[in-house]
Amino acid sequence: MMNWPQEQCDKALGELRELYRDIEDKSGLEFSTPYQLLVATILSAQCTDVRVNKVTAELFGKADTPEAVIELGEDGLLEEIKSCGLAPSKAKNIIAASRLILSDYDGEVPDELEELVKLPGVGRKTANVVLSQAFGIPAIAVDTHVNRVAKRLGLADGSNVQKVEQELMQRIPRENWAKAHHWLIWHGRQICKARKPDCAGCPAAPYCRYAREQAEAESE
DNA sequence: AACTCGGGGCA
DNA sequence: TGCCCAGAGTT
Repeated sequence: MMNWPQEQCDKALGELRELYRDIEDKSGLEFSTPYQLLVATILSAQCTDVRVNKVTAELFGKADTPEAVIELGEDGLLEEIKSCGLAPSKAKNIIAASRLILSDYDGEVPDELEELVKLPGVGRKTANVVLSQAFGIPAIAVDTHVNRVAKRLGLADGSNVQKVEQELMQRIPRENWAKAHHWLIWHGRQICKARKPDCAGCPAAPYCRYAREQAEAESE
């Protein structure tokens, strides 16, 4: 796979940042505690943000601490979150993670990547979201959308998430990492879609490797 | 790298 | 119906 000039990547990212300068956070991820954010983020896997918000609104009214959620029990929790995809396994993970938080972390959600990923149901993406949103620790979370966008721009080949994180963090100012996560996802959903990407409506297209390849393919 | 987990929304 | 979703864990 040929390398795509770094200069092009930087221009593309600049265009996207400008395009989404005023984007609002549609998911409303303003939870008051790290624990709430952790639970909400675990639930968000393979489940739309709208559904997660509906579920957490109900859930956190009844239980929003590790102790309370454990008290709810796996069945009780499942009943609350059943409308999220993969709910049974998530309920199990959230209970187990809550117990671990109480036993190993003095009841507080850990604020380090290596510790967060030890929690069941928490992978690299979720951990970075928690670090960034709950603790204000700069991090870029790479999900399927961000990964796809980065791959198409020519930033990385997409096979190594850590590489994508690295490339993005290198090119985006540290103070903008948390916001970049949002607008990269937003772009991946609205324009740089998996199926039919709307390159015609994308301001980064002139600097995008994927767009270039598509154009070349059509001209032949 | 491929595969499974899975309910609900939407075309 | 069929396709998709702001992933993680296992093989």
